[in-house]
Amino acid sequence: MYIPWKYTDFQDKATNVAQKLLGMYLIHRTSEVEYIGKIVETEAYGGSYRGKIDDASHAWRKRTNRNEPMFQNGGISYVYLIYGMYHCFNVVTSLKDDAQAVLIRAIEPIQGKEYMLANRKLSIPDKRISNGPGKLCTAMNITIKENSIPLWKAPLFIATPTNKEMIRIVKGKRVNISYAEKGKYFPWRFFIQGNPYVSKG
DNA sequence: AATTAGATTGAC
DNA sequence: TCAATCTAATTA
Repeated sequence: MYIPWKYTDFQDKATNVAQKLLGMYLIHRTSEVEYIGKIVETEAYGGSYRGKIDDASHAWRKRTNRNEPMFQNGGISYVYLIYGMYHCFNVVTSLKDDAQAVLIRAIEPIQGKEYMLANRKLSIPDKRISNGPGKLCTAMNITIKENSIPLWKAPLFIATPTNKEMIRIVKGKRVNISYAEKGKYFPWRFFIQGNPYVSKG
């Protein structure tokens, strides 16, 4: 069982929401199945850290067609295609015109595992099914069609599991942003300590 | 109009 | 270590 997040739950700094999202459910209802993944790894983007602008954020320089969802009120999705082949799913946070978002980097499959396995073209169920931002999108069938839609109601939403257990949060530097001279040092990656589905990073 | 590079992944 | 694959963003 789970309780969907409210509209206002998303309207906070990305660094806060990124940590609140750990242990929460990401749910995608399709005509075939209801996918549920427990969020185990996140990264915050946008805003600033110790007076330094996050130059790793897509919204750093300017507002463009692609990053437009990041400038909207928190609570919608921001999905984009990376390297021409993979999708990345973000939760937009904060308020309108303050571009902040949380990249979901890994989930632990809770429901719809057989479908996830098929989507990933794997035969053996192990952590490789969803231990990366592109992998979880493939597993849960999240594509550009799910870009810029509300995340507090079906078909794609965040929910608090009623049986949520205690977790220990580990913080570190974000992955694959070495081009960002300032941002690469920000400790804005968060994951659940000991969870096997966390990406290699 | 042409070029560049990317919030990744999987194969070698 | 490196190719796949393609589009948004940048440069001319």
